[in-house]
Amino acid sequence: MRRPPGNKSAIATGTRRARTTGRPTIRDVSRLAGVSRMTVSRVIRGLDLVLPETRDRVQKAIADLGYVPDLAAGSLASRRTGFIALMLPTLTNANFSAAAHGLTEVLRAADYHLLIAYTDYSVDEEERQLRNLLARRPEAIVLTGSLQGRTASRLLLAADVPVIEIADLPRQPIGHSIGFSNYEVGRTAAKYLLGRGFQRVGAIASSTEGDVLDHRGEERMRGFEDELQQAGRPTDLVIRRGRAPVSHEHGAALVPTLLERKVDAVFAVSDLSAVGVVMECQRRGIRVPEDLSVMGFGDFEIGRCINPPLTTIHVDFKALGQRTGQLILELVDGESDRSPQRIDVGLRVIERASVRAPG
Amino acid sequence: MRRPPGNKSAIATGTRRARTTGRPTIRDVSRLAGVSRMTVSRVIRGLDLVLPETRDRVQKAIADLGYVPDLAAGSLASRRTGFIALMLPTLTNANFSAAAHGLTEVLRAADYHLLIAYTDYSVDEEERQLRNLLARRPEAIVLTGSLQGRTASRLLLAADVPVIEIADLPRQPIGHSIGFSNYEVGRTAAKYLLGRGFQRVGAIASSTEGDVLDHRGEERMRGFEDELQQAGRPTDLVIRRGRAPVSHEHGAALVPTLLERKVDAVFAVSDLSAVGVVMECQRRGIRVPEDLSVMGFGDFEIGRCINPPLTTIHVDFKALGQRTGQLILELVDGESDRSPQRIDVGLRVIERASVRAPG
DNA sequence: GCTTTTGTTGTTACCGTGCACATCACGATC
DNA sequence: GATCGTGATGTGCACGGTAACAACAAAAGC
Repeated sequence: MRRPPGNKSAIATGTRRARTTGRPTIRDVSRLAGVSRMTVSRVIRGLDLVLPETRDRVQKAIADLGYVPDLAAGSLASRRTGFIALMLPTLTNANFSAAAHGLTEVLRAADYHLLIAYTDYSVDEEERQLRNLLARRPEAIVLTGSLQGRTASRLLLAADVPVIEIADLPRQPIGHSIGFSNYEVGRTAAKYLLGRGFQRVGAIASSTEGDVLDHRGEERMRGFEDELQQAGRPTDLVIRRGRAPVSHEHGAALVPTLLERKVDAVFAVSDLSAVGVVMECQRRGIRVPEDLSVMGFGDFEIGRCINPPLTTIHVDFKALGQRTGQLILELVDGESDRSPQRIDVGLRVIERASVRAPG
Repeated sequence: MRRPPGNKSAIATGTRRARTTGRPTIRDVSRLAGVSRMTVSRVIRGLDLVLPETRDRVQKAIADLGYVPDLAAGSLASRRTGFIALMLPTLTNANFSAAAHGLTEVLRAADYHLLIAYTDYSVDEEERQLRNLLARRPEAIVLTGSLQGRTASRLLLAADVPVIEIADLPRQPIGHSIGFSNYEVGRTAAKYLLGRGFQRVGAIASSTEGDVLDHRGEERMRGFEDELQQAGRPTDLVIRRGRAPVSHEHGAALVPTLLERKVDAVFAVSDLSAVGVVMECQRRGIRVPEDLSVMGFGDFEIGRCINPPLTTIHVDFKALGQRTGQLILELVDGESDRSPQRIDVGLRVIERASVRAPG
């Protein structure tokens, strides 16, 4: 817990009001420049109602004092915090950080600041973090996928803040949503592999048990299974094991099982896992794609550089972040409330060499 | 630029003060609970000077109204923002995000919020971002390496905020520093390779030209060269080419040059680049480590899973972030100003199979 | 029984800024 | 020459909280 500050200086200062910091305020600037505080405020915000010579005088005073405006005070007065909140499961995922990157890029120009919180896939943290975020009064809040907890949803609703759900396209969106369908990812992967004539088509994902749940991955698996079923294929080669988030180890660890079950093409819930499969095959002398074809999801950089390069499904997360940023700017600047948007950024199969050519 | 909000509701509201949002304030809570605002404030912050039954009444009122305190207002009054600023070159680097992760982990428990800014290795952005950060009045500011610009340094000095430089251990630290010596990384790599009896020892890094400068990588190169020189070896196999930040492509693109120059062991400024080298060798039928030994830096996950696994130099960035968090808590909670700390988290060679065994 | 201490709650005065409105000088208009 | 913009600047107050101090009742000490 943050303790209240010690009153160490109570004696030392002597004067009654030790409440101020040493930092110059807008008042100091105004005195030095010989104008009112309001004029300084106008100069700072570039409102152009100031005579050039006055402006210069103020700017000199600002520079001399090393004055930096206090945005907390400004927010309070103007009721605009300049914060956009972003909630992620984790930062250590290249796609999510790409989205964050794209988002910042757009918002930066408008002097918005991103408040990032991540939940590490935990429901309890989700609520705590959300509460913390809302206390900062963000002008919009960006979520990856829907909220898990009921309390969290209620909080969000009560806050009356524009909500944008990204990455997932939820069935029941809270507000706006920008993303792609994970279900469709799974179906696309299954279609692709079936279309290439594989007989024993499998998939690997993390287990659905445990406190940490990767429901995005699970959606992909559902789509994959449904497509298999529609094609009259068995779904018993869809394997869920290990904990989310998946990594190389996850894929590598499942190779023995894949071989046992004589899988000839496998879709991994993530490129990271897929790369693990390829590398483990390399170690065991299993040829990819001749003996086992491998397909991933996410188009991570690593998939591009291994041998063979990984066939995968690509979603443009950076663009997703950028579009999110643009939508936010429209929402915040705009006069009227926009009706809820639902933007599908789509996905595409990147064909590389880890899946065997048909025939 | 953030435009001032439209005054669309000026007519609609009629009443003179349309300045309030719909959100409940501490005053609403106090009225509903039949206590003073101060008592509510005490309950919120858990200050324990409140009678349990009063506390319950207040908490019920808070829950009924869905009240969420406004931290901007609180910050203004208490002069504690609960913000810690973090400046990174980029988020899309696993080590930096690991450090951010460790940092958050520690600060989260104390209800601090991380304000992340990244510069994309640009000096102009650095100053802009720093100014933005300082305007939020962070209680401490964490930098990766030293600041580039003079104006930026002056700003920081004037702000009178505890500064912690991480990752690098600068020669002239501004305040505290927690990190490792990139110079030592280079020397260690050179020593390691020389100790294994290689004859033509090289290194690859990005070019020092261009607007984007990876001075951390350059430090590594300097250490590497110095060690070579001390051992009486030529440094002409230290190659700087391409733009920062380096990636797989960077390493792959330099393989022809390495082969031409008959390098038998190469140190890459980053694992990403090193992996690029290994993969390109695989494609060309060059055996690693028999024909070319490769060593990286950073111990990225990918290096662990490729074949052969990559020998590298490891720095525990997550722990680095955690220690930074702990130091911050001491600084902020503590009664007295701590004297500047300088903490070296060290580094260690991770021996794997991409470097040939001696003899 | 009176003073002192302790524990709980209330009052006042800000924190640093921006909005709405007021003011003032000055030139244009009639 | 009085009126009316118009552009530049100033004034008062509110934003939503908290620190410092005051007030008061109940318990403790003598």
